[in-house]
Amino acid sequence: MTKYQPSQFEKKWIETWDKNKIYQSSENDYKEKMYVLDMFPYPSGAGLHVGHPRGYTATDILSRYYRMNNYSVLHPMGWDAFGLPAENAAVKAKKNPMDMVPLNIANFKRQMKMLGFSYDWSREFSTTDPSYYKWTQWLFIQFFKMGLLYKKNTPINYCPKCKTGLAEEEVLANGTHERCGNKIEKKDLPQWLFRITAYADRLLKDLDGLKWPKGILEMQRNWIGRKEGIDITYQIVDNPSSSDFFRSSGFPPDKSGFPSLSCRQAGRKKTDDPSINVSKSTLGEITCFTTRPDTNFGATFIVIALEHPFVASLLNSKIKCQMSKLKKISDYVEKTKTKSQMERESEGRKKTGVFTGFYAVNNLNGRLLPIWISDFVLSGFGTGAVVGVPGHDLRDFEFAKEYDIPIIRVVVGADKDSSDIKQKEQVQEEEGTMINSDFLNGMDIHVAIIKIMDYLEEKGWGKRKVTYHLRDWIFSRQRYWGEPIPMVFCEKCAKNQSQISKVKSQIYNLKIKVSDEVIQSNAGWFPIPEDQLPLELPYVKSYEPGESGESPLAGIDTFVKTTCPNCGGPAKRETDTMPNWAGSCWYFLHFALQNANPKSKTLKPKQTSINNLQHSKQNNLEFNNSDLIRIWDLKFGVSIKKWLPVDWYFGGAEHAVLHLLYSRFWVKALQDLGLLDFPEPFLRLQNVGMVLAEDHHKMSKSLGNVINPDDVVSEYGADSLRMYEMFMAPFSQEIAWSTKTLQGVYRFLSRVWKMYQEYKTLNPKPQILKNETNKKLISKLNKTIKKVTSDILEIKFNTAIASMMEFLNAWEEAIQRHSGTTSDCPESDSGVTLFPRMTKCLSVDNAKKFLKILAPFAPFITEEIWNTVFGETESIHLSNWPEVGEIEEDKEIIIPVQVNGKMRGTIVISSSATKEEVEKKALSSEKIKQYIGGKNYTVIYVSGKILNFVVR
RNA sequence: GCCCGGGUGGUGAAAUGGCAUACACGCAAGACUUAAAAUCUUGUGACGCAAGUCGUGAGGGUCCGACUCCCUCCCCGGGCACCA
Repeated sequence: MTKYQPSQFEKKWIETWDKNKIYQSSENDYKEKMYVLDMFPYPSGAGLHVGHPRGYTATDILSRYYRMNNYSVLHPMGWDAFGLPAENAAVKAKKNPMDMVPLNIANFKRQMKMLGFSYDWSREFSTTDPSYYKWTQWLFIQFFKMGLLYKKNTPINYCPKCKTGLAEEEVLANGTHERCGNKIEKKDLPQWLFRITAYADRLLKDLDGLKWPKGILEMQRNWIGRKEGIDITYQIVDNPSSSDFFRSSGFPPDKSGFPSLSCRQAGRKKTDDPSINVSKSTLGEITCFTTRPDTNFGATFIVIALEHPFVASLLNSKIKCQMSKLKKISDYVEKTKTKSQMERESEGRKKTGVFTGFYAVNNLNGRLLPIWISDFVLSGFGTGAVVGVPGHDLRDFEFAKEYDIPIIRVVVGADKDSSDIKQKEQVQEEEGTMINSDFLNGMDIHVAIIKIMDYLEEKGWGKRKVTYHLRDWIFSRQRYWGEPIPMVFCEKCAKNQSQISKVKSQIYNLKIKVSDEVIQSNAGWFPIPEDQLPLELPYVKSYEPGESGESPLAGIDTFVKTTCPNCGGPAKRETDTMPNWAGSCWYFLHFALQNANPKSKTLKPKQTSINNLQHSKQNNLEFNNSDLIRIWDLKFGVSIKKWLPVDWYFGGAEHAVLHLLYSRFWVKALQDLGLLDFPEPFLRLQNVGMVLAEDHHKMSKSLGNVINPDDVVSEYGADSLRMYEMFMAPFSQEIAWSTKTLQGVYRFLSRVWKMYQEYKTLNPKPQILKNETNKKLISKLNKTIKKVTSDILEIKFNTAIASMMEFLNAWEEAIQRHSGTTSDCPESDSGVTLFPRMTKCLSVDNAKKFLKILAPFAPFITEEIWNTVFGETESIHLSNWPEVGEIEEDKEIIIPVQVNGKMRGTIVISSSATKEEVEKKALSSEKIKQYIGGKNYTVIYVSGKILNFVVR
């Protein structure tokens, strides 16, 4: 009998499957579709990590399972090869990434084939292929025309090591870059920004319908960070006692509202100091955002951010104040602005600030709120101004303590304690009933919030508002290795004010609102004509990032210099490139379309039509996108409808708020353009758990603990690696590599091999024998088929494999029990009894069933046995998934018997026994009787499961 | 601080209200072998000679019965955070 030696046949099957194209998807059948997708990898120079096959094996099992269940399966693979990692690796190796990437791809592909993944390689592409990024650029242009992109000089996160700007999502909580771990700096650079915030509400709402891991959904919700609150506007006054506003407001001056004596003195100086004599109208107002307007009766001060316009007004003397105050203010602002995040943290976030000398009036009670400036208020959130309620907000409390702002009033009293707060521990932020709050008194805070919002809006003092944590997406990278942004800037057109209407005419008139600010900031920017796509990334000698904060492309004259698509004069191309996320935002669409119409591969978008459209309708703001849809449909329409959206999507949890948010955004935007008819790209998401090294650390070259899949396959075969990675632990859980467990799986496959070798001479006479052992084993087989089927669909591969192991154990045991007996065995022509062991157990038909359920997990060994043992000529992977046959219930069952809920023994009884019979049988046991001790009892019997005597 | 996920033998882990530890690893003993490897067989939660007692991070609760449901707390992993 031959030994299980995977290296002897795995290669053969890779070639055969390839040659026969058995995994190619087809649009041209009427079967139900199933789109099973992996997050496509960045092809690094190191080749596949053993972590990669974990996800890929899972999608492979699903794809094979669905194929065997008569689905039309789309299971593609491609390469996410643009971006920082590839470029940094290339810089290090002193090779052009354009030369390195194809080599890496070839190696990745070899390894994936080696592992037997059933990808449809006819759809393979790389994000770096000009034929692909042509469309990435085309989409950029469509988004520009939707008014979703704007160019703005903005303080951004800048990685000094990678020498590029980054999106908020790429900065980790500790202020480092998620790729390289370097500290992020703030830098002012002109950037393309994507208006993802325009989709915040839909991105949030549509999460509800997705079958995604709870954790990822929560992370996206938190990242979007929707908060309902109200903007409350406060009048600014300079002098508490003499303000016109104050008199006209009808509120008597509340003495307790005067924060300190010194302030009052400052007010009295009014007549001597003309700078203070400013009328109410020029002082203006301050708007504060709050989610807790219910506490507004307890407000005692206002704090504004350094960047707040009021601060600027003070500093540039639009609003005059005392010189001494002004000095203090400018000193504070200067000092604080240069403070780094690190310094702030090392100070333990101690509150700092400076008083402006001005006050705001709380309309609710006429109280004067001194206006302070502090860096704990963020300019980027809400209105950059907060109203301080030290009684109910810890930060406000700390600030009030720091600067002796008196009167810490309690307005929510859960325990009816209305005394003022002295200590930080007394600050109570949530739940309770209103006190000291006029007409809100006695209400629960949730009721009070609604009441006060209604009141403020009615009076015109406030307006309900929704804010988000989500920021617009910074889309420019000052690096070489990315899709060139297909935009041209013309200085002449930018200066021309009539240009604004031209910019407007570039915008599709869709439901997304485009503000004048966006239009203004895009003045002078034009997409390159679409017939010039792709705008190819030039092959260059020097592509290292520059020190100047400019992309290396900026140094290439031939790239930069172009003509303005609008006026025909000299203009400059954008030299920033797109982030690596761009290519991955829509690759799942491209997979779905590539084979639809072979001719479409060479089809160019109908440029003439769209260009004509642009010119003819330049002055017509009712731009419509029907021609655009025609272009898209020509290339993509039919097949996209067949395959999309993605049914199963597998990948690491690290993309929770990056790729998974960005691609959802693009799909929604494409839906608004009329190009897609679904709102969400990925219906089901599964997280792949990480694979750590045997020492529980991350695998890394420097630690020398890296396991190479090539080595594993050459020693144990691809099937063992696949099975092992599925068997180790629940799928989304992290695992540490264990060669010992891998050997256990290899042992299992060896036993499978051995078992089927015994069938070799049995063929072609399928035996269906009927005896007790046989029936029990067939029943067990059917249970196993049932279990494996449901476990695959629930992504519980570990228990699916365990149940197959259990079955093999039972099968071997059954054979063991019958070896030696020869009755019921067929005889050969010469009268010799054949296969005494096998015929007692499973017929060929049933043996094939087991092989089939193992096939998605271990495609090589099953195909080899299918072919060499059973002589099948068509692949096992094209066969039908076995039906679950008859599962015969045991005639006798074991019932555990409890007394007062404690296990005291078991009884064996007929499965049809009644409660009374079970009870009687249990009582016949001396042991049980002893525990009952002759006392009164009641009986709980769960049919077929358990019997419990409850003794009082 | 807030939000997720988790805590079960020597190890990876099963069990979602009904015999806790399936399956696998490891370990021990045995068979085969000159020997080793491989393979196979048996045993293996803890304490105890045994009867038995205890046992799923800790404590409480619901229930005839809790790894499973509820409450309080501890620990580990991940995410967010001066977000008003």
